[in-house]
Amino acid sequence: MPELPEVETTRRGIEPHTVGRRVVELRLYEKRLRWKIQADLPDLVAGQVIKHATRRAKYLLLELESGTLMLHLGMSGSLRVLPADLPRLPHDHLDLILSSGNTLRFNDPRRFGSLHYVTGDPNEHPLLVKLAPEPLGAAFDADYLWRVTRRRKVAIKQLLMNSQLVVGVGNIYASEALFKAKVRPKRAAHSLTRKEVTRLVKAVKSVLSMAIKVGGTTLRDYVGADGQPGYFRQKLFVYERNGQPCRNCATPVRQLTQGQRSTYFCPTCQK
DNA sequence: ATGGGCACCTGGCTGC
DNA sequence: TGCAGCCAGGTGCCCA
Repeated sequence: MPELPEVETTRRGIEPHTVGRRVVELRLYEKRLRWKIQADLPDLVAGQVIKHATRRAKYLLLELESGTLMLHLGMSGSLRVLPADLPRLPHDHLDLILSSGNTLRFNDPRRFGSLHYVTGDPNEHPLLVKLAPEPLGAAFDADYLWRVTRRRKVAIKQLLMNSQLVVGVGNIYASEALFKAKVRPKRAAHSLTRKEVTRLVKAVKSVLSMAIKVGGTTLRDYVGADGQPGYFRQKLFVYERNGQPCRNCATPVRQLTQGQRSTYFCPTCQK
């Protein structure tokens, strides 16, 4: 499910309910997530106060007094703030019981999500250390994308989804940003002109920002921390619109496969 | 160094 | 009605 806007929406949703609260208990119901959760993790975090709730790429970072909980939502994960005594549903894998009487409950049907507890600087963790700049930050600009595209012949859509080059852009927003920039997804990265690179950087930033504003995109099961879906689906121009008229020129939107993922584009608007 | 393909997992939908 | 097959917001790892 979640790309950067959905993770950021979740972060903003949990922040007021978590920062300043104490973790009374971490209840682990299923430790077989993407990686097996270390058995002593509940003991390590119990009693600690949550100092900050931040995000790096698609990872949520709950900074505690002596370490950081690093959570990834995978494809189907969601994190909600709920009364601690609410009965569990299928695929509820863990509860972070808070001093407020609420729980931060993680649900993830496909179990591609992950949870780590790291001491020291989380940015030095092997999963984070190689990640590219944040797409909404100043370091991701036309100069940067120009530089990293010059020698690569991989398709530009796949380059956008490479977290060593840009983070946070997943399958939905890669297609949407390329539509907005009027660039065909199969174009070799190095074939983009300086103008196209400039448009693409702007498009990535604006698509992600707009999606965050409306709470992300709910296709199937994504919900924010308050259980509400995101409304960006109504603003999608091409994603999952195969055969439907382009919202700009009415040409039927086309679908193709790149790297075993579906890509959508308008053959008229995108060159 | 770069790029391609597979793997991990469950659920929902389609078509026979 | 049942079931096989395919698809789904991610990404680390192995191989050429």
